[in-house]
Amino acid sequence: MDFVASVVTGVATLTQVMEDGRTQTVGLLFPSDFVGRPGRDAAPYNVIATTDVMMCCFRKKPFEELMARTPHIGQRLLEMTLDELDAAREWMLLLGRKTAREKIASLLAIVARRDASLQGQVRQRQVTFDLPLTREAMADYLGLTLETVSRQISALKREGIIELAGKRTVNVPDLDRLIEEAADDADGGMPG
Amino acid sequence: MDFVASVVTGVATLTQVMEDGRTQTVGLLFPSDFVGRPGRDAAPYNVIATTDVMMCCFRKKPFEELMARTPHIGQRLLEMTLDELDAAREWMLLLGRKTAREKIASLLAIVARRDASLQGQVRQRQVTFDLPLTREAMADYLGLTLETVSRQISALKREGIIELAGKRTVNVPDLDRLIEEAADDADGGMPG
DNA sequence: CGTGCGGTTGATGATCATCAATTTTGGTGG
DNA sequence: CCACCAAAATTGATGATCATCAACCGCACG
Repeated sequence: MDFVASVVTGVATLTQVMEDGRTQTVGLLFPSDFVGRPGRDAAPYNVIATTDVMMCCFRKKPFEELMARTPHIGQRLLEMTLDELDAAREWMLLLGRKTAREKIASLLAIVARRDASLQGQVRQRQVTFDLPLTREAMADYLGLTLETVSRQISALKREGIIELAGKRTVNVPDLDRLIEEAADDADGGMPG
Repeated sequence: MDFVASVVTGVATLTQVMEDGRTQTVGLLFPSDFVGRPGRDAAPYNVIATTDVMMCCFRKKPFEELMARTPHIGQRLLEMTLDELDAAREWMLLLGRKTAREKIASLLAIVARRDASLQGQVRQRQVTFDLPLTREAMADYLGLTLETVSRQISALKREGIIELAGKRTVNVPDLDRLIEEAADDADGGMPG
């Protein structure tokens, strides 16, 4: 990796793989998210596009020089890294302590929110969005198997908490109800 | 939190608690680790000393002014935050994909290493150290129950992978064997 | 000499993983 | 446009791992 980048459109995942193949996704990359680590040569992660992705790339060397000349950029990068750290730690709580159902609900709520905020929408009761991940990719992010993901999604559908149009398009009739299922305190850990 | 700090001696944990009491530790704080987030007012975590702790504290306001005047400090802070992010992501792999036994072995290996590096020791086959955590604190860090922690430690002891002197003092006759049990690739994710 | 905290161990059960069989979907070429 | 194929997803049966509930031990401390 001799460049850094910013996601413009599409969604990618940041994943870690063990020798025996067990896979854990450690981050989702949405539009506006930053990829790469100035000052570090190697990233121990795989970046995998889960939809068509457009990224805005910078060679690392010139970018670092720019950073050195412009302290503001370094500050901004620290801000973003702190946000990523918060997100990672919230995910640790999910991975360590939430049930399968809570995990699914949390993921759906997060995607719903990121999707809504991309479209500049405010908080609404009813939301529709496209899942940018396969069941397997969701499983790798949630620390589950794809079968468990499928079953829990089916359960949420049966109970009317979500509705599916095709496999990927999700409609949430009552976002608050979904967030309850996620067992997050207050606002689900999202800023704002 | 109107101050930032650096741990001088002792060990503390950074934890997150759900409304119903489920607890997840999201970071261990060893000597030399930094606590607090310049530019942020509230930290959504509890800092809990698990041994006697001595910290070197700075009021946040003057510290931030110092940062603004000294770009080097900001760079250093970005470095440290990136390291924390790596640690958090490694822990996500542990929480999402490792078995109870692998989790315990991973934690022991990490504590062994941090302890060894504090004493300026190089990599040795045989290591002895003190566990700075109760079984419950370990459980909260590993996403397990304290009973499972106890059982897995007993199992590692039975198999001769670790030896206990009292409840807290651990001797590892063959560190490589412990690291194998941790199922980490290469060096277990630690720098160096 | 109790009392409480930390720890161990056992019995049982729930959740989720695994293995396996089908079905659905989206894409491609006839 | 339809048939066909592979990938994705669903669903079922079974089992392993880990959580839960509970009893008990040892030690430090008042």
